[in-house]
Amino acid sequence: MQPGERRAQILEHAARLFGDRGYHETSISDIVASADVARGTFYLYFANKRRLFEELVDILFLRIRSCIQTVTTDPGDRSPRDQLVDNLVRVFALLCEEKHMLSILFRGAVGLDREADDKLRAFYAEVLGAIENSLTLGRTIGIVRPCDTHIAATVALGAIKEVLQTLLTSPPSRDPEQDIREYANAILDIFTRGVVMDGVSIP
Amino acid sequence: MQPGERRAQILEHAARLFGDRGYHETSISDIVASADVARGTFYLYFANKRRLFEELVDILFLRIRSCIQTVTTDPGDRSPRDQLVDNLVRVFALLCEEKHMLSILFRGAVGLDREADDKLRAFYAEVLGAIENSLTLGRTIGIVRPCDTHIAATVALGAIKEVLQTLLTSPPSRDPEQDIREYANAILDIFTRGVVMDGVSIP
Amino acid sequence: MQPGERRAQILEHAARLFGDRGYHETSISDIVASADVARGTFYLYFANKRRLFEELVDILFLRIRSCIQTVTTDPGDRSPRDQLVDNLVRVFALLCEEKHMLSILFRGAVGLDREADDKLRAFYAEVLGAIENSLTLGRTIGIVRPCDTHIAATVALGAIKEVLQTLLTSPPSRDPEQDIREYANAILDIFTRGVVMDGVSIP
Amino acid sequence: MQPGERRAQILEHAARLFGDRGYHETSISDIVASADVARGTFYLYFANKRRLFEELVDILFLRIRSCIQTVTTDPGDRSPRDQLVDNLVRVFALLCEEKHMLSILFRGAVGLDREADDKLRAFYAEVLGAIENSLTLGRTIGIVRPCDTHIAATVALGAIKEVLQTLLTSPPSRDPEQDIREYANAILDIFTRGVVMDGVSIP
DNA sequence: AATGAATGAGTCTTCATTCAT
DNA sequence: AATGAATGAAGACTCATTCAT
Repeated sequence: MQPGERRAQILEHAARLFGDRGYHETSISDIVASADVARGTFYLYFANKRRLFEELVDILFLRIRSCIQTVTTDPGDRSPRDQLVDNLVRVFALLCEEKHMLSILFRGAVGLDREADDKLRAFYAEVLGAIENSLTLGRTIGIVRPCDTHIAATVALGAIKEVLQTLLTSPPSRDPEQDIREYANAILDIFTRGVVMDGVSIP
Repeated sequence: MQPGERRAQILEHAARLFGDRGYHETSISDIVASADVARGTFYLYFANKRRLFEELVDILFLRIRSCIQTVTTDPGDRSPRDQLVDNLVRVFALLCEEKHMLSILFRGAVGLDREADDKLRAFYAEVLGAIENSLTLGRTIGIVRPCDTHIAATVALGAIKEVLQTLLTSPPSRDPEQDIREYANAILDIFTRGVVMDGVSIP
Repeated sequence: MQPGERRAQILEHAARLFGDRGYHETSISDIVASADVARGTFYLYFANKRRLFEELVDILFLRIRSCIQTVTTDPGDRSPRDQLVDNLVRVFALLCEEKHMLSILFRGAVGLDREADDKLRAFYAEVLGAIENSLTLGRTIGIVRPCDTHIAATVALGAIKEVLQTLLTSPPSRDPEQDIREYANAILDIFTRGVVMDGVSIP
Repeated sequence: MQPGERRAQILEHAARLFGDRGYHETSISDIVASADVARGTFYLYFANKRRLFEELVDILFLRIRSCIQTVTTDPGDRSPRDQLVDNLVRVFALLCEEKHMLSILFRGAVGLDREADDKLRAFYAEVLGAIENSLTLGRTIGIVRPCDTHIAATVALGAIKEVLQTLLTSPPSRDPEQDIREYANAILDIFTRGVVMDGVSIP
């Protein structure tokens, strides 16, 4: 067995279990039984249950980050909108493939304790910042209308999270890639143009 | 001591503790110590920890529901938009006043177990349905442009949840009522008109 | 309500519950709920659960004792054998009518604690003594052959207890009185004459 | 420490405690303290208190069964009576040596709950059946006189149980083996020939 | 590196008993 | 005499973590 393989093995099984049952409902016994290693072996690779979980969350954050590309406006680049859609599609695709991870993000890591909450908040703050930057850039180049970019970014983040949330329970699709792209486009469409009929002014 | 007061007392303290620390981090010992009642007294009023928690969630859902009024378009009524803003303001105000409850909603009840998840999902589905109905109504009266109302409703729900989420950590404001109204308006503004500059068309 | 009636009411309900479920499986809550009195009222009449139980056992012993008549050999009396049968019949009839009591005797009071065991043992010792006396009398008048009267009495007591034990689970009969008399006769028959064929000598 | 030794250690201490104090009066704390193992260790070997107890009862039943040999009448065998005495002597000797076990049988397992009662009843039914079979055999070969073999067996079983019961409190003898043999012979003597003087007929 | 038996602090829950009304 | 809300000691059981092998 390769060095590091044991570690990966435990991480993988733990991810599935945490995703399926949640943090508190998953015991070390469950994990070592699933990964087929001895109890003691677990503690050779991880300081404790909490750290293992943190590591999974860190890995998840890392992978999500790696999906997100800063939007550019260099001539010859894809349109900003397409770049945003691509970002969304990559994140959605990643999390669709490993729903455990998505579940850990939304169910396992929420409300665990102050520390986990802070970590989660920090991550979302980071994403929020990235969205806000995009919006500011949009304003600079005259695509985005004047608005509270912070709230706008919050709305966008919320929309993305909510759609991901629904993915958790949606049945597997025949052409997931196509679905994802449609979802991403729909979100962006509503977020950019709103839902109001053109030419109608709401008092 | 009034009849029912003990019950209320326990519910109140439990709400704060669950809100602050989460379900698993709060023991019966914590609750009875905080409420200053004997261990056995707790079980006089609640079958077990789980039921107490469920009751808190039920109360919360009830209160939120009571904030939401179906949007009407009768002549003489406030504009649909104002009615929506009012709904938002009422919900925000309610949850701002009792942040524990908000915290229970977002941190305590998430990922607790299958049953709690289902309850939560059902509640959100209900809210989603209400939003979708509003959008359909909007389409009927020609205010809402053709779009996937389900995704649009999802985006709206996500936006609301995300804003509420940020409320949890935002410091207490000097004029909360005013803040809330601004938040509600900003969300509705972005959701209805989008963030794109008027006249600009995104490819 | 007559004075003492409350007491009797509680005793009665407790007897049924103890008989049905046993001492440990019956809670004060069960008893007061069944007797339809308040918790506090219970402690007005009985020092504690243990004492209530003891009282029931005492009552039972008293009633059993009252069934047992010392065997006499005065001319004109019924035959000793008939007197013994009558004793048995009376005890059997008493306990058949109130199976709870029988159940308390055999299941509730056994192995409760040292004190209860002692009480039980004392009662059985008393019955054993009575049987032994009868045997001694029998020897005196030449009906009983030389044998270890203590062991003989033990055998008799065991036989009686065992038959009573089976009564606990036997279905209610159409003519219980007749059954009881037959049982009593059968026991006495075997105990007196044994099971060996007349004239056969066992090495 | 040998494998399985811990288990045996816990069983042994539990047997003594259950025997001395009874099931309900013995807590897991008592057992682990007596066996000098940690609280958790207990649950490594036994699912719960109830199961531990059941195991003890099962072991006891197994051992008792192994004492009992079916009576044979092959030429050259010991006499049926001697075989019966041998059976009794073996059972008595077994239970004399481990009075805790005997106590568990008579005090601990009685009236515990429906399940335990059924188990107990089943065991006694088995023993009763064996005795009845012996009696039927005796009738076949002409040693046993016509009588209700079921009641006769019940009497025999009751006698045996009662004698065992007294063993529980009897002081340790100088020559227990001899005592046991005498007891067994006395029981059998009374059971077979009865207590009535030869030639005397009871009306 | 790996094992898994052992640990014990901590959890929820029950229930006999008390006491102010 | 009667009530029933309140008590808190005590019980069974879980599980993350350790450590001798």
